[in-house]
Amino acid sequence: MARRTKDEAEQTRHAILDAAEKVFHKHGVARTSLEEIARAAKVTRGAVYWHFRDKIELLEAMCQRVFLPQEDVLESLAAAESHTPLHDLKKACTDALCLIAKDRRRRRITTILYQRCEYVEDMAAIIHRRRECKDRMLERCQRLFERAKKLKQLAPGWTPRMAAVTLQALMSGLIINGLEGRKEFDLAKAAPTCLEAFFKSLSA
Amino acid sequence: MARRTKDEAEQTRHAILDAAEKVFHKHGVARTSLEEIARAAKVTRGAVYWHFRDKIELLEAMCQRVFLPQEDVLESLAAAESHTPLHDLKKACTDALCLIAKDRRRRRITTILYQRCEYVEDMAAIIHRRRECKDRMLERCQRLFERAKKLKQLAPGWTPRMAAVTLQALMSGLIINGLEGRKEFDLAKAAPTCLEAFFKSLSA
DNA sequence: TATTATACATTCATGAATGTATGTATGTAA
DNA sequence: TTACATACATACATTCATGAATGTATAATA
Repeated sequence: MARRTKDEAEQTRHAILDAAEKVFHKHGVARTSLEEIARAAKVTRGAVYWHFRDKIELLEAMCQRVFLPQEDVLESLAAAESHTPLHDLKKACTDALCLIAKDRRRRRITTILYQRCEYVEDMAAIIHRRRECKDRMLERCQRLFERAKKLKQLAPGWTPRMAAVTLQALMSGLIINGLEGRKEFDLAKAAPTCLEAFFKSLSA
Repeated sequence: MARRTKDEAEQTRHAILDAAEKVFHKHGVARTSLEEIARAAKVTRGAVYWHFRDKIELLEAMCQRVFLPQEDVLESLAAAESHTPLHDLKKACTDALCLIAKDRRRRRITTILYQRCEYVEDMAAIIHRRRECKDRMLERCQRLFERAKKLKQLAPGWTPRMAAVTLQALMSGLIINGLEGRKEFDLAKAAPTCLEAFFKSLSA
């Protein structure tokens, strides 16, 4: 094969990322070779090494193509100071979970991040991103709960901090359990209901 | 080395399991070789292959040495029909999370299962065990919530099913977030507080 | 139009991990 | 005391996977 135009090169880059997504999802990150990914993308390892330094860099690039669930939440949370903070937060969380259920790419990548990779040294960059975005979300949630408290909308028994930590955990748990793909526990259906009930309990 | 007595053999078996626990925790399951484990246990690969067929079987045996968090919950839940189901459940959940925080082996193995291994085909046995024990816990929780409802102890807005699903998710999430080992979010401290608040919201 | 950089494919050397086969010293039962 | 089984250690063959080196045809560029 010979030199391609820039557009075509970009296409093969995406083809490689698409292939990585599928193969990582199927066989796990550690057990898939770059050869396998190359085959799935209908190129050779040469192409893979041209676009990415190694497997980790490929994995990172693959993850960069989507927002993580918490980033989705932050994204859909308007910057403005709403007077219905709990309602806004509930909607943002529900939407984020439904996105995972509906958007194939997000779902696959989330699955890879939760069940198909190992968090060790060389995953530092990915670990950092996940940690940071979780931190950002936690802080943001806490602020919203503080605002809710000021507006007398937060049920007694909840401090803003605790509510934020609990919500954060609930989100993570719903994602994990949802990804396990049981018939009887479907993210798109169960999660909104759970969040509905949870936020009702949080509301004064 | 020569033939050891049965007791000594059992000792080396445990030494290998202990070593596996440490090395898996440090470098992840996929990236640790049996040679590494053998060295850590001060034996050779010969000993490892004598006691275990391959890495997966070793991993399985390692996990069998502890209860999973959900099994801890089920274990501490008395079989009897209590008249304070919510209180019992809260205690069982809290205890289970504190166990992870305090018991080093449990903590390491839970970390391995949540962050240091990939769930693919050959993990079938482990996947099965986790799924099954989650199912059992879910069912048990649902029953307790049903009982709570009959006793008028369940807050309106919660169905037993939904409460069980939510609790299950919350537990998983608290474990994950707790295992990340942030200073500001400690399992032993945050989790009981969260569960306290959550169960208060669940109580009529 | 000649040149150069690009976008790959191909080839090769190397290392690491695995599983198996075999050796061997010792406990144990007859 | 002899057999045999056990609990390993050692040695070996084989199988990938990796990364680098090199080849090459073409797009871009001057």
